[in-house]
Parts: sequence; C-alpha cells; structure tokens
Amino acid sequence: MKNIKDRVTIYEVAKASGVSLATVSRVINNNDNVTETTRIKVQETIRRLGYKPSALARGLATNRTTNIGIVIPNANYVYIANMLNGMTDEAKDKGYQLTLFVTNHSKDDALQMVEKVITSHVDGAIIFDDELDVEEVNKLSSYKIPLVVINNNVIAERVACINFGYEHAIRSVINSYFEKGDKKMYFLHLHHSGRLLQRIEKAFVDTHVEAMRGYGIYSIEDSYRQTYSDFMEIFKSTHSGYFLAHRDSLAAAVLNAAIDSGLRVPQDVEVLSIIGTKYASILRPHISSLHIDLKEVGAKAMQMMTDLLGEIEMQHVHKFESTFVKRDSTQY
Amino acid sequence: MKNIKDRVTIYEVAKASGVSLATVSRVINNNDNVTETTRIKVQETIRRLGYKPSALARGLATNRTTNIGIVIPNANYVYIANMLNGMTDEAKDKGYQLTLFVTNHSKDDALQMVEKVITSHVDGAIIFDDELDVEEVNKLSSYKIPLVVINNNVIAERVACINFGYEHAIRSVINSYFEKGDKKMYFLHLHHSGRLLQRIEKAFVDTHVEAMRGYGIYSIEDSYRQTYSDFMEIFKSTHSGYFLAHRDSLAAAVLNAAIDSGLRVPQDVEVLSIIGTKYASILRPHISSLHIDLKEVGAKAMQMMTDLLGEIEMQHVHKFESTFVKRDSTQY
DNA sequence: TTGTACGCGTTATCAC
DNA sequence: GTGATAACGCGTACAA
Repeated sequence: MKNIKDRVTIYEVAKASGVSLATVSRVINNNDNVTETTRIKVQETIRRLGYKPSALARGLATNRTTNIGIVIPNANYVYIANMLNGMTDEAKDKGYQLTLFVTNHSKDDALQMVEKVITSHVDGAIIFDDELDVEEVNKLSSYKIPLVVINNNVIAERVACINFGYEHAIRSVINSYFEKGDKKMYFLHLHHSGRLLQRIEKAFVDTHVEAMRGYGIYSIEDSYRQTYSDFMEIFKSTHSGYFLAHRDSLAAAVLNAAIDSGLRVPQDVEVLSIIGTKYASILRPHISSLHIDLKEVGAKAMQMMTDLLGEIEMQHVHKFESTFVKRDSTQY
Repeated sequence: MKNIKDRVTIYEVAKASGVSLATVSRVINNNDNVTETTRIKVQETIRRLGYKPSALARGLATNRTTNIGIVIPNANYVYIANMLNGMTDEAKDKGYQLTLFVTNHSKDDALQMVEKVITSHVDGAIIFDDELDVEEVNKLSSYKIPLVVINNNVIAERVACINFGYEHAIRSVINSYFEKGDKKMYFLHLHHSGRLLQRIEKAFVDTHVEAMRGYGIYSIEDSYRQTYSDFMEIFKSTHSGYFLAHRDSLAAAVLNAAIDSGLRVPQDVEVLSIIGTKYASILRPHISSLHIDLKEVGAKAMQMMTDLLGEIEMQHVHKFESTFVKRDSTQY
C-alpha cells in the first residue's frame, strides 16, 4: 500500500522513549497528568526524531479538523482578496486553516463544491457565493456543518448570517440625485454576478419606478478591457449619464472611456462604484462608491464561525450597512 | 468521545445494502470488479442515506489527501490574488483543494506555518513566501513533501522551482534610461518585502555603480496612503526623479502625489511599477511596469505540482522572464 | 465477484 | 502517573 514508509508515528516515539503511546499523546496535548521527567524525556525524543502529529489521524479520532472551508466564486477580485485577508488574520489567532472551494461563478461547480465541503470534513464553512441557493446551504446544514453565510439569509441550527445593506444606500443616493442632478441613470448589468447585484439592480429599478423616472440598463462583460472598449463605442453617441458599476475596475472602465472620449467627469459623466475598495481612492478621478470594509467582513465572518464552533452565545445575524462615500466621479 | 454521532459511514451503507463494506468501497472508487446489479444497489442506498466518504479516513488509509498547501505572505495583494486564481483553476481540473498558510511577512509565523504544513498532511506545498529560507524549505523537503518553490532556488528531490527574471529587465530599463534620460533614479525600499525585492534593489544599485551614476533610496511604508503623504512632503523640495516602486498601488501613490504637487508626469516625475498587474493600465496615467502574468505563474506552479505528484517527467526549473511594458508614466 | 481482516496514526476510556 | 485497548472511517491484500 505504502511503498515509502517514512512518517514518524507516535508509536515510534513511544518505543524510543520507553513509554506507551498513551503517554506520548498526553505530552503532545499538554495533558498535565504526566511526570515532569517523563515529559521532558518524551519531548526530547520527539525533537530528536522530528515527530509531527498527523492532523489526519487526529481529526479522525477527535472528529475535528482545524479546517474551515471557504466557498467563493473567485479568488481574483480585490474585494474577495480583502475578505480572505480578514479571514486569515482572524483564523490564525484561533488556530484554524482555510481551505478554498472556488465555484467560478458556475452552478455546476458550486454543487460539486458542496459535495467536496462535506467530504473534506471541515469544521465549518463560510459561504460567500451567489451561486449557492438556500437549498444547497440547507443541504450543507443538514450535514451538521456549522455555516456562516454571507449575503444570503438562511435560518437554521448552527448557521449564522452576514448581510450587506446596499439597498438603503443605493436608494438614498438615487433619490437625492433626483433632487439635484439631471442625468439619466444607467445600471451596468452583469451576467452571473449573483443575487447581491440583482438585489441592488432591483432597488435601482424600483427607485426609478417609484419616482416615475426613466432609466437605462447596459449589459456588460465582467472585464475592464471589454467594458472600456464598449463604452468608447457608447460615448460616441451618448454624451452624458450617471453610471452605476459593480466594482472599481468596471467603474474605472467607464470613467476612462468617458475621459478618453473627451467627456468631462463629473459634469458630463458620473460614475458610482457599488463595491468600493481602496482603488476607489487611488484611481483618478477618485471614484465615488458605496463602502463596506470587506476585510472587516471577513474577520467578522471568521469570528462568528469560531463562536459557532465554540458554542459561544452570539448574535446569529449581523448586518454591514454600506455608506456612500462621495468622491470626484459624482457631483453630489 | 463523540456525543453527536451522525455522519453516515461506509459501514451503514454496507449493512443497508446487504453487502460488505469492501464492496461499498469498490463502488465508491469505481473499482470495476463489481457486478452491475450490486453496484446499482449500493449506489442507490448511498444516495438514499446521503453518504459522503470521509476524506480524513480515506487520507489516513491511502496516505493521500487531495490537498495542497499554499504558503503566501498575505492574501491581500492583487498579484497574489491573481496567482491564487491561476492555482485554483488548475487545481480544480485535477481535483485538488488548496489550503492556505499565511505568514503575514513574519518569520515567526512562517516557521509556525512550516510546522502546520507538515502536520496538516497536504500532498504537496507551493511556497511563495520570502520569509522562508532554503533552510526551512529543506526541512519541508526532508519530510518528503513535494514542493514547488516560487522565487527561491532550491535543488532537492521532489522539489521544483519557478523563478522570476526581473534583474535582466531592470538592468536593461535602467541602462537604456541612462542613454536617453537625465533624471536621478530612486528605489523605493520596503522593509520585510523579501528576497525578490532585495535582489531587484541590488540589481538597481549595481547597475548604477557599474555606470558610475548616483542614485537614491527611499524607505517607505507598505501602504498607499502613507506613501502618498510621504511623497506629498518629498515633492515640496524635490521636483523631479525617476521612481521604482514595488507594485502598482505604491507606484500610484508616487504618481498621484506628483500630480497633486503640480508636477508633470513623465516630464518631471517618472514612475515604474516593478510587479505590474492589470491596474497598471487602469490607473491614469498608465503606469509603466515590468510584467509577469501571475495567473499564469500560479497555473504553472500548480501544474508542476501535479506533475511532481504524478511522478511525471518534467523540467524542475521554470523561469518567467519579465517584460518591460512602457506606458505613460515613463518617457522611454 | 464478494467478504474478512488488518492497517493507517491518533484520542480517549478504562484499568492498574 | 501510566499502560492496554477500543474506537474513528476507509482502503486493500488475501481468502473464499
């Protein structure tokens, strides 16, 4: 079965130090009912042999890995990287590792990842993925896997939720723009962008309908380059507008296209980035955006997860309300 | 030991379908020596019971997890996110999961992560971390863990390397600038930025020394905001210079500070981003940069890893040569 | 084709 | 304080 037998086991340590493996186990786990002399003796041979406990065997015995699954659509977006950053920081403190399950914005992959999360025996999973519906989340939940679900409301045992409050902010931005501004507003629609953006788009449409205003929707590709060239085309005939884009790089595509078409920002063209990151204030002109600190979100998610795992009393729902940060790409 | 006994095991599936667990195991692993009828029967009860094999137990039995450890300093940089993206794509094809080990640019953490990589029983590890020296890498290697080391030359059994060729490009950029340009060049030095940047800085210094030219070094913080305000200060007294920055956001800090100080880019101030990402061509003015596609690097690294694991013949060293992409932040 | 029995490396429950 | 020994869930020779 194993042609290369090399991993030092607790057994060999026991034999080498002349004790039973039970004692070695006690030493490893800092169980205090061990004589100081034998403890030192064992620790010495552990170091000498270079013994490292196997997380696999330990996990099998304790039914706990110190592993938390992270389900994300993609590792590439800046805001997801920010979130991962918050998670890793928090996880490290508590001694957890993160295992990545990437869905690539595909439903099929997402379903497959659900399977993998279950088999992989993680202690819990944090789900930040719009491909996964309540149904799948419930499936995970039915396997008793503690869950923190970001941006999806699920109520179940051992499930905590983090919600993003974008609707309120977007409505208020739009409504207050109605009072002062006069440009037509356009929403940049993205395929496979998930529920969050859909909800925001709905809020955008609803607000316009309620105010009996006209609006526009542009379908764009999830790519800076493509969006930039699309808008270079659009700005040949359209010379003004207020555009709402999913995130900074797409907002920048519109912005750059506008400027390169000789339009003025924000006099002719205004742009709002919905999920703003630090690039919103690095890019010129500075992009107005809705702000939620995703590193904070990641940290909070991980904290809720460890609370869940530690069965600590906690609020099972947390909401991050976004704030509108006016910068130079909008007038108001 | 376990108060909650709920995971469906191969045993229960066996009993429920009236076969032995060996047969169930064969069905799971698509071992073909199983009658079609029993196979179907077993598959049926597997579905009915919602059985999922335990990767833990399987790993213990086969001595293989389908897990690859990724050691990185940080999950937050765009270029690391890009690399992760390439890795996850490639890993998914081959059925591997990624487990993250983040060192936070700290030597202590890095050493701890080495321990964790060993205990965690990953099938292999990809190391993209400058805190880890040859010594630590060799330690990992001594535990027979297949390794792909990025940006660090290690020669050992089951170790593959990916190297970045920045020195050549940087020398050629500098030397050709000596011919045409006249500004003094400054290197933006970062603490804890690792060997890669140190090597590049050395190349920068050496090239100047060889040409008997003067140069400057600025120590900066690893933060856009701080660097921006530092340079707002600097540009009060200094009104020209050619600055080499670690990555896009730091280059942007210099650039924005220059512009906000009323200096012209690239006439007065020139900036080069060493590790360029897509933001180099989103930011305005477009930032000249040295380019290596880090998604490609990630994919290649993962591919080398799977080759290593599959014991496939391969080149154990691969070099990515960076190319200078002139954009608008430099004159030549 | 199918079943038995053992091993994987560790923890935990007993005794002593 | 320490040592057997039975789990943990699965793969796999070997036997049937």
